Amino acid sequence: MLFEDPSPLLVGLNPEQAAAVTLPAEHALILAGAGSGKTRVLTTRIAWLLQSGQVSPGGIMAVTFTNKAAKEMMTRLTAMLPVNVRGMWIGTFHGLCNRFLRAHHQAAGLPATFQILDTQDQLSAIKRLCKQHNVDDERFPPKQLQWFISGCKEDGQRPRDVVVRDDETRRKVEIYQLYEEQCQREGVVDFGELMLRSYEVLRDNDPVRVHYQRRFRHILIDEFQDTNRLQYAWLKMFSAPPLEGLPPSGNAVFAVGDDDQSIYAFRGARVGNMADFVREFQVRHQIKLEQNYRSCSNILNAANELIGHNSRRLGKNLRTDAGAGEPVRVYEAPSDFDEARWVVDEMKQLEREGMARSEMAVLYRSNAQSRVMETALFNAGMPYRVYGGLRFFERAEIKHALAYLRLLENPHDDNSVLRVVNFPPRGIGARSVEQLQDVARASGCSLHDAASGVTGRAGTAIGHFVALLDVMREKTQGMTLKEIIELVLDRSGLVEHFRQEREGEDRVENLEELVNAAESFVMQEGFGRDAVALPVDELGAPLTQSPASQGLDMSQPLVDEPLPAVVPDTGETLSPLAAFLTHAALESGDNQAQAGQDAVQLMTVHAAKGLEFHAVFITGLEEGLFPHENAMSDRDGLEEERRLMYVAITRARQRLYLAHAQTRLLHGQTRYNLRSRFFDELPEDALKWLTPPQARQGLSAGGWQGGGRGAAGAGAQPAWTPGWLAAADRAPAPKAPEPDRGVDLRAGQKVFHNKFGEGKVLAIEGAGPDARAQVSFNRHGVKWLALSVAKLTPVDA
DNA sequence: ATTCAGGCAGTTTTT
DNA sequence: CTGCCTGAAT
Repeated sequence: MLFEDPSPLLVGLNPEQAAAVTLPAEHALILAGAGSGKTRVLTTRIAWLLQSGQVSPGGIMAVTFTNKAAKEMMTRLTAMLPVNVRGMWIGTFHGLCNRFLRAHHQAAGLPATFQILDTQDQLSAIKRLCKQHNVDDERFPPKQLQWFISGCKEDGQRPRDVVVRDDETRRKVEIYQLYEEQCQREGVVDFGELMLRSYEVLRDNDPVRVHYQRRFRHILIDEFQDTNRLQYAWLKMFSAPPLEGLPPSGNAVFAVGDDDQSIYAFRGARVGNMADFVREFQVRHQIKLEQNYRSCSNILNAANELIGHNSRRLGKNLRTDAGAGEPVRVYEAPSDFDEARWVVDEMKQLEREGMARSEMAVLYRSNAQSRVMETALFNAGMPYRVYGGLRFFERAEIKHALAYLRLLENPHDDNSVLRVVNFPPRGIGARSVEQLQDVARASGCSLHDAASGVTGRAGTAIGHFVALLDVMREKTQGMTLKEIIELVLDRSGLVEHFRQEREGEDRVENLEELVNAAESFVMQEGFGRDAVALPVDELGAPLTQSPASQGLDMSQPLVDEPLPAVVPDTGETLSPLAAFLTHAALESGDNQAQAGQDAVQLMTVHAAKGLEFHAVFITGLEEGLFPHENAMSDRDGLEEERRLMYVAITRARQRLYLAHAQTRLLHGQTRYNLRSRFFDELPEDALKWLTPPQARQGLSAGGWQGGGRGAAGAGAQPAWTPGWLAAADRAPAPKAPEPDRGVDLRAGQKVFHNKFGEGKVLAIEGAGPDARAQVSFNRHGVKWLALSVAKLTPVDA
């Protein structure tokens, strides 16, 4: 033990956890396996640093990806220590960037009241821009431009930094440039901009950077494997690595992550940041947390064996003291319909055994799969809850209300003007709006100013609208947040509008809920830690006398040095309204309806990350679905799918169920799927097959290429066995695929193609002249081929 | 201004 | 088979 009198904080930690918590103030990487007590280590580390007097609350920055994680960290921390969490910077990347930019808005070139665009807002801003500049939306779909712009920002690239090799990119960069100008003009920033702009201020402003580098003695990052390029670069601004040529910052970065749970490469996450961190920061302390406190060993063995099929891992193996537990149950269903029914039956059984419904989860790869499951649960009368979908602040009626509120703060927010200029309808048609946009463009001003200018013709509808906004702004002066929102809901006519709508009751309720949300925001958050520019003394003043440590042992002197004040002492604070709007943009709220009931949980595997359940059902384990066909073009894609499966498996505490279906209705067509190759990567002795071998597919996709499990020769059962078709109440009954040319192809069949060589049929879709086959070629990857065109010759096994 | 038909795409998602 | 969006028709 490190101490004669071990801190009570360390009680109950295993040796690795304790070692991580008590590491010296140097850079460290913690490889934290699933269920290894990662959050506990992070929070205990902070508590330990504070309690041992190594740092005051003001010297700590802890970064997470989700608000939920940040909140949990604060909750756990306050339970451990009577510490004022407000002095610390604990929050999401974006929340902290927002906090930073509010304090440094001038250095960042932003108005104090800048608004935040969420993904929807960003897309509509891009659409608007494209219309205005006559961008061909066939060649440049707005979605794709959004993806491009966000991608550039995630890589830290401004338009001028993008390497242009072709005309298409050149045009995209032009649009990116125009988009930036538009945002700047309107005083709005998107999510990527929050990060990029903060990064640039730190990079280009030496006093500011030095200030924060000296202030934050300890920087802790959760889910480090999910950081993108920009986020890593941003972190480096707070703690220059030794080789960067900048003076050493003398602080310590404590990064926690798990390369095996990296499932967000598709949105820019770079697992490579972990290795880069070790190299660039010359990390000397790496600790692996491999003791798992969650799952029984059958489940854990399955996870370990599966992930062992990935190459390029940092290397980690979970172990548990828990017993073997139940075997992993595997079921092969004739159809997706039967699969769902089986899941429900098993759930009923678990319920009879006394398991709470909320402890059971159904996980799937893609959202489209929830429907069958929902139907089955509904028919069985079993309460369920689907994660995903619109969150509270993303609902249309809420966004309308927020748009009015934003216009009180910032009338130049054209996005918001366009959203509500004619909502509720007030006789401002598309062509009036267009005219207004022309005027605004011609005079280079915002829609609001253009409208105010034209209002010479009093009595026009647009004039009324501008007057309405002005009246609202005037009347709400000095009001509480609650009163402001109530007034806006009333004067805008939103509530009245939805009251008259036939199906508008829910929307009216949501609008009322918005008032409640605002009230509780003011109450518990005191306007929200993230949202409010902190009192200047907190950012700028010397931290030696940080008062936020009541209850701490203050006998040891703190090491913080006095800091030069770099925050402009303007005494600015954000209004409650502005703070609430920020809150709405950065925390879109719950997406779960009816949270109270004890209900079965349905969600994608992605959404399940970080959660755990007594019983987990992973459904749709089929080639093309899981692993998903779009991800299988390269090895990286397949490995990410495998990590996804690893995440799914490690959610389960006691029971794990795996299922796949021979046929599945997808895009309105019946598809015949092979079972997932992942079955072949699980330990046979941890599994219990609930389907007799004769009723199973003989081969799985990966099987013939090597290492396949053995039921070969059992004869692939035709997927269209009449027996179960009669049982399924689905019409019309799927027909056996009858490809042209009379070639007898079925899933699993080895084939030869003149150009692509040898491959294997993954799936067959459609019939007659439209029939297509999905073939995985040994050398050329997975392709869809029209059977009427492609020459496929069956090859005998 | 509202509604309806037709076209089209359809992994994963937090901020 | 959906859900979403657009364009045309009332």
